[in-house]
Amino acid sequence: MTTERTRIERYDPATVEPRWQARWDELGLYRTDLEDSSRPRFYLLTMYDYPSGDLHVGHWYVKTPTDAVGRYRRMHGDNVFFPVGFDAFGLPAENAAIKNRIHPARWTESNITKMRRQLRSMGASFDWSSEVVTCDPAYYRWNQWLFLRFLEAGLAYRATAPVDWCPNDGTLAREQVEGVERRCWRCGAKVEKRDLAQWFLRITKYADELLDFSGLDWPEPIRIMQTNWIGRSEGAEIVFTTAPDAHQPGGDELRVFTTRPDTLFGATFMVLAPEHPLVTRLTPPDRRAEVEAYVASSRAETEIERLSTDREKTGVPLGADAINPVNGERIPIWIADYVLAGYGTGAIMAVPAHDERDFAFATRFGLPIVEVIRAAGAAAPEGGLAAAYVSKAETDVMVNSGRFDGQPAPAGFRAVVEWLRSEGKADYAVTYRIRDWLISRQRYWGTPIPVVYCDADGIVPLPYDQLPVRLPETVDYQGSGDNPLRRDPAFLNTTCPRCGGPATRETDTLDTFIDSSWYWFRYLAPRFDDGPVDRAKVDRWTPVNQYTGGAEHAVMHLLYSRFFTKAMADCGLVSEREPFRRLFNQGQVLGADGERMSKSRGNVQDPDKLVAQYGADTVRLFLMFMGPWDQGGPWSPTGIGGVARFLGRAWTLALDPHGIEPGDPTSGSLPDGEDAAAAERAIRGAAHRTLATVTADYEAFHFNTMVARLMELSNLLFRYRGTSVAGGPAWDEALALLLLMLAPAAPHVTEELWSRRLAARGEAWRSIHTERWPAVDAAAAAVETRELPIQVNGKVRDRVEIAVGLSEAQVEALVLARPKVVAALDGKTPDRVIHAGGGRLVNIVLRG
RNA sequence: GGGCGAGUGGCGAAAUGGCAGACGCGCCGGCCUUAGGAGCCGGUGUCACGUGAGUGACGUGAGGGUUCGACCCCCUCCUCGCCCACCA
Repeated sequence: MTTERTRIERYDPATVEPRWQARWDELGLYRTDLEDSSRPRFYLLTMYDYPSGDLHVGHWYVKTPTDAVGRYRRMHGDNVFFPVGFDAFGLPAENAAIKNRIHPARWTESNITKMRRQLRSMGASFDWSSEVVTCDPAYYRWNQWLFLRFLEAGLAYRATAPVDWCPNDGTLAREQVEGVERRCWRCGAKVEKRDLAQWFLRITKYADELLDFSGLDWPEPIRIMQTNWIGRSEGAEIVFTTAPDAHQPGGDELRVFTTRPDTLFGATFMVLAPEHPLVTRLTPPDRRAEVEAYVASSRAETEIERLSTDREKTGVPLGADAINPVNGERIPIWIADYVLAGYGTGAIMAVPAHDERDFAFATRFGLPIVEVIRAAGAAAPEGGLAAAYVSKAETDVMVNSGRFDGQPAPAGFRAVVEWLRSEGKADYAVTYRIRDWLISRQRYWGTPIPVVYCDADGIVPLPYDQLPVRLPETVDYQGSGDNPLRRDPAFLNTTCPRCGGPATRETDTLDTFIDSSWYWFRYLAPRFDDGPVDRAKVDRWTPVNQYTGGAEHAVMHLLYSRFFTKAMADCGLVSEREPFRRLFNQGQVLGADGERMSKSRGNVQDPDKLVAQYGADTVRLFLMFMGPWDQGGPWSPTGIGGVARFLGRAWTLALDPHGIEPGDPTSGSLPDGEDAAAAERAIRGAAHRTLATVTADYEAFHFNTMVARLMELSNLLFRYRGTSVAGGPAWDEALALLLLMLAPAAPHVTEELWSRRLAARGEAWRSIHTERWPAVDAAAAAVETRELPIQVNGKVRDRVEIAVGLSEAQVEALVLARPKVVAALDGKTPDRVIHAGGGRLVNIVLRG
């Protein structure tokens, strides 16, 4: 038991890690001075968490590499701000309340307490002094304030609309309804439609601006998803009129949106959404029963019917006609559920020859199909079109279109619109898929909407000085997901701020995505009392330099945050119009079964156990090492031992450079043919080359290769352990570089070794995390010789060690003299010799 | 049906036009040990040949193309994952 190795104690994370965490806390090392303008500011933000009560490996996977980025930036002299907080409103608290008869606030509080402790065990450089908890009235008061401001600015409004309604969770946003089966994103229940008066935010006003990503360093897939979600499409709005008949005089306008005005002559019928306002008026008495039955069924059965997108089309004729403005022809009006009330004008002109859905509909109901667009030079199809011709070629021409015959389709688009426009029957139009943001929730555990309803004055916004409207402390749950605010007279009954008469409060609360749409502004001044944001700090510190989080928020949180920033800028609250300059989406860590981690699947990985066994540094490093950060993947702790071993070896290198390993026959002696000077050159060279690549890896968030490079350096140093150069100047420099490079990723063990190193040198303690990132010594990093692969016709036939800096002619002569090359040439003369990649490789090309 | 992403050893992966498999796990052998589930050293893509140092062929989901040269670029297809889905 008295081997060399046991002379030093083993690394014991369980004592070292908490000690340094406490020390950092004591010193306030990560409390950012937001007023300090002597250094460049770096706002580092990671998505705040819902306080579910348990931190799992996924949380570590996002946060610890983000922390490494912050520590890396600090070592470059940046003033880094890295806050944390909790997204504390939301349904699980209410579900727990209903189930366990515990107040949502208590449940949330105790979860937060637990998660704070778990978060601290990461050893991350969070600035806890700026923590934000959204269910605190000191936070949600400002949600209410912003709502009132948006109301004044015309950005918030109330409207009755059919909304997606979940029996458990109340109203859902469009994007909270998932999949073809239209299930609730939280509880999975089937979603129905219901008419309710709701509050909306006018995100559509910013549709075009939200399509502009210039100046943003965001992942391409997120930009594409947002672009598709906004769904801008350019076309024309065209005015059809209803034709007179026995039951109504006609002349009503029927507006349709189309992206293909060049197909207008092929419009052989019209289709209205069942909810279209003119349906009742146009339907003659003898058709009423059937039409009303269809409208009723499409409302009731929409969810079930739309399970399948390729089910047969359904619809009924109204029994009225419309007049096609281009040729005055009467065409029948139908209603069908494939036309959506909420998109465009809720009515279409059907051109079966050139639209797949219209084609299917016309085929099903025997409606005429008139070909009006044809590929250049093509003949009329015999026996009619077999399918809709929908492709758009520049060379397509218009046919069967009166005086437009022979026009190329793209020109015809404009010609038709211009013509109808001059007659007041059409205009260019743009529509978007994106809808205004429905923010009302029929829930208790959220921000109360600060308006009252008064018999005399109608909808009255509360004055700013009456904020916050607090959630009542006592809640009467009756075991359902229903909103208990509606049964609370003390909350409900109030007086009208305008007339002083009796009034009732709004009982809906705000979507929790409101909270997360501006929280990073509040981090900068969480206790600021004169408004939601401290303008001076916000102007200095935003936009956020780096945001990290999951891609699942692509069209929700990340889009709402952009909208909020623009809306707040237009209200004069902030200057910048974009929240996050650079965005990185790390991948998802899945359960060992490859499924998303969830309690119900029982595949949640508890990091606390791993931390207890290996220490936080090992867990952090392992998560960075397991693969590219943006990839994620199924979780498996297999291999974590390798990372633990690496840190153990770094520990040994730092504290016991002269030890001799019993199992290593070469231990203590320099490699064959190497003297001490050569060994020191090799060590310095490797250290500085590692520094160069590791620096680049940190910049690019390539943490897996960063760790690999540090392992290589550690392996190299281990080779020299116990030799004459161990502990010498080159060794010492390399070891210092190793610790500095490792510090952002493994902050505790490096801090411990750094402190011992300073003590051993008689220097005063300073944290490794306040050291400067070292500079590469290019001379030391340079190599004198390199191995040159020699290819013949692209296949490697030989390798030769050559001096760096030989001319191509010299290399060529040397290479052609190699016996293996001569053999491979087989007496033939090279056609040419390619020196590739700046001398990295030579390829000798033989023809034939 | 549409969009995005991914397919490389037994496993996590590296290499983004220039030596395929760095680094790590696992496995095999050795050292040290009362012991080894600790630590250290070495080996490890597949196949064939060779006692051996080694030599040769094959090899990045499939097929084609561009190139002196392709895991990487282009085309066609297959498989898997995520997101969206009648958007006129």
